[in-house]
Amino acid sequence: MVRAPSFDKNGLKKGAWSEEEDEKLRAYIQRYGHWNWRQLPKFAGLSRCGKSCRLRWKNYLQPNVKRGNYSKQEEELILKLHDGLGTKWSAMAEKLPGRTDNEIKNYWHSHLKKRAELYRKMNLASEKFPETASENVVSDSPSQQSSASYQLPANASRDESLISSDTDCSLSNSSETFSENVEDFWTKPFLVDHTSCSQDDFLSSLMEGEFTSSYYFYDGTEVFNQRMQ
DNA sequence: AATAAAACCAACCGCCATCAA
DNA sequence: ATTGATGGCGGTTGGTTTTAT
Repeated sequence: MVRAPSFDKNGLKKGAWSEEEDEKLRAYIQRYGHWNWRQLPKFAGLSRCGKSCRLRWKNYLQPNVKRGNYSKQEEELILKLHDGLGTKWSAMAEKLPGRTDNEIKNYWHSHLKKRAELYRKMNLASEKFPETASENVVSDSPSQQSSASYQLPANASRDESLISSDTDCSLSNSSETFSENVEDFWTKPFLVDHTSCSQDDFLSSLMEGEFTSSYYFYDGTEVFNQRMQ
């Protein structure tokens, strides 16, 4: 999964980091901080370029870096942020404590991009065949119906490969599992349920007020109005 | 069991902004 | 005003693992 170690023309090591290198970098930064990335490897006894050290620290060694197991709320927030910010991964990372820009970017490309594209296709199909789409609206209440603009068209295949195996794990702050939600995913409108988002106050607060416009799907469909700060 | 394809993600690369000299 | 050093960002690559055939 990681690049095999090699050396560039300047004798600097590239590729996967060893535990020994990690320990050197961690120990140095914890003691002296990162005052100059370019100079740091020299003083830390590493045959790496400064950029490589910075990236390793930022994305892997830095304390409080969360790894894997994205919660539903985090996924929804990334989708929402991507809609508003585009590919400003570092800006997104600021809104997701413990997540790095690189990790968010990877997660987007490997998990969420396909889902977002699927939603977009569904919305386009709904516009093209509104009568078909309306037949498929599953709504428990009039208010939900009015706010839910996405629905799976009848002719859409249930390509469950679009749901990654990674997300099939238990949600970090919830007893419900993603597999339990797969059916909901395909039978209910894609809608953020604000009333049930009590697991993570921080993310909830972001979901409820930190943005400056409404949340739209890719075709411009407004999903819900969001007061942003 | 073997092989191919897809998924995943750590790490690299190049560009740009900022700042000090 | 210019130039070089540095940090940071986003796009992309490449190798491993997993899944499908």
